[in-house]
Amino acid sequence: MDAYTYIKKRILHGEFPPKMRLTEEYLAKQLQISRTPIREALKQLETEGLMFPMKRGVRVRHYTKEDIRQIYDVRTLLEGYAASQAALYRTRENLAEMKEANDRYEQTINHYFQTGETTVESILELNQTFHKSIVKASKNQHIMDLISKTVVLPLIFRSFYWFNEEQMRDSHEAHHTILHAIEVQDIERARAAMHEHIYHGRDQVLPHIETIAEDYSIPHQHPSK
Amino acid sequence: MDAYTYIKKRILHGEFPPKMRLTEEYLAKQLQISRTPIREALKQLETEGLMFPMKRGVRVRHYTKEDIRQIYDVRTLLEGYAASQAALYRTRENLAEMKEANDRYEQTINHYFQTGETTVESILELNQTFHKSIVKASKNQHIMDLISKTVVLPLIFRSFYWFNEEQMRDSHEAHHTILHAIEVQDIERARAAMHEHIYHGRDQVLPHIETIAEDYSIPHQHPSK
DNA sequence: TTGTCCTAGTTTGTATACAATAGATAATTG
DNA sequence: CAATTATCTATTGTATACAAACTAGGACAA
Repeated sequence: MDAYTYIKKRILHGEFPPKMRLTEEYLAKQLQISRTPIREALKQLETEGLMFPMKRGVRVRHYTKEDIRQIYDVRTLLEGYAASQAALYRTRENLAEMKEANDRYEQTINHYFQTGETTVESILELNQTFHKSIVKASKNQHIMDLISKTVVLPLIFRSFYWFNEEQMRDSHEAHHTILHAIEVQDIERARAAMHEHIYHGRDQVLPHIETIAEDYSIPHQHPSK
Repeated sequence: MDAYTYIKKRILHGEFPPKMRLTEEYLAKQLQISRTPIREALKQLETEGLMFPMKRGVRVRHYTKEDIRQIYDVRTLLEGYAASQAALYRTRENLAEMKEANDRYEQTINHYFQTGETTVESILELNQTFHKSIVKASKNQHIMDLISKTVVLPLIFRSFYWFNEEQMRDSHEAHHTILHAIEVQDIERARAAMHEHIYHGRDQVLPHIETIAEDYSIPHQHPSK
């Protein structure tokens, strides 16, 4: 696994929490490589907005409640548009892909509630795959790129608050509505359904942000040298 | 001037044209520094989408007609939304800033047509400043970031086709309509006017893309070692 | 002539060394 | 005791060296 993937994964999984300072030497030791490729990875993550630079070095970026609110506004705009375009341009292949992604998502959720197996991360990943399949159907590569860069950020927070059965049923219903609108090419309904779905997600995340921010308010040190 | 700013400027001014390969040693010699900071800059530009990576090294990214079309769709969506939010949230200070930016833009244009002085680049820059002042009034930092990353790309092409008096009058009128809608807080009108303005711009750029692409179809070599 | 293989030369990717300085700790003073 | 300043250590930023591998060019064969 290259340095970029490694660091990003650990950030999204919360092992490198917001505000934590990441030193190059520490990461280099972890990965058994020199500082040079580490710097490359950090620069990329910084450009993507996952790290923020200090006078010297970088820290994992943290987000205020207002940040999350703004990001969700952007995401709603982009994904809502993508859904409307998907309703316009979707092919039979797109529909099949969307349905398959959604099926796998629901299967895993059922499996989770029945047995308690499977990780939260894997469910979030499958949810993302479903959303991506819709964006893909919009036939706009540039909006795809933008969304996949914008969407990762709130992921940091999701794993903290998630998962009760009620929320699961909601998302089940919402996905179904969106899929149907895209299938029958109801452009405005596709956009509206996606809007509602994402804003609903936002309203579940937002109340928890303060708490999370508190947990990590003290700049973290490196785990055991 | 740091490496990032230097390279980016030369790309946007067309001195490093699309598809041109940039070698690290060449840039290092130009700037009289070592390859290390050059690599940083190239990595950042690659992440931002201005360069595309090969198996080894990078080239200046080129855009097809379809790319430009998609980018304009995204830009219209983002700036249209920003205009509508600006209509909602603009303060008196925002209005003043927007008007001043537009005044300076128009003054420079008049000066250009009367005397032929001032560069095309400076006019484009002032136009961008005007657009930025609107996005700023939307009070969404994340949409600002996204737009400033998305908008630069088509700039590469603008300087090629621009400038006759008719297009100038159009933009004069469009700016005025947008400003007015934001001032009287007509949200939908602000969005619609911005949409129209940007799509109009797109329709003037698009027909010229093929020609430009042709000019640079042959991978360029470095200017004199 | 066209296609393929091989070779030579560039250019990148990674490691490492060294100097500059930011940030932490201790000391000092109001 | 708090707050400011000074010192010192840790970490970064830059340069440089070396090995790996891609690109381009030419030779050779079909």
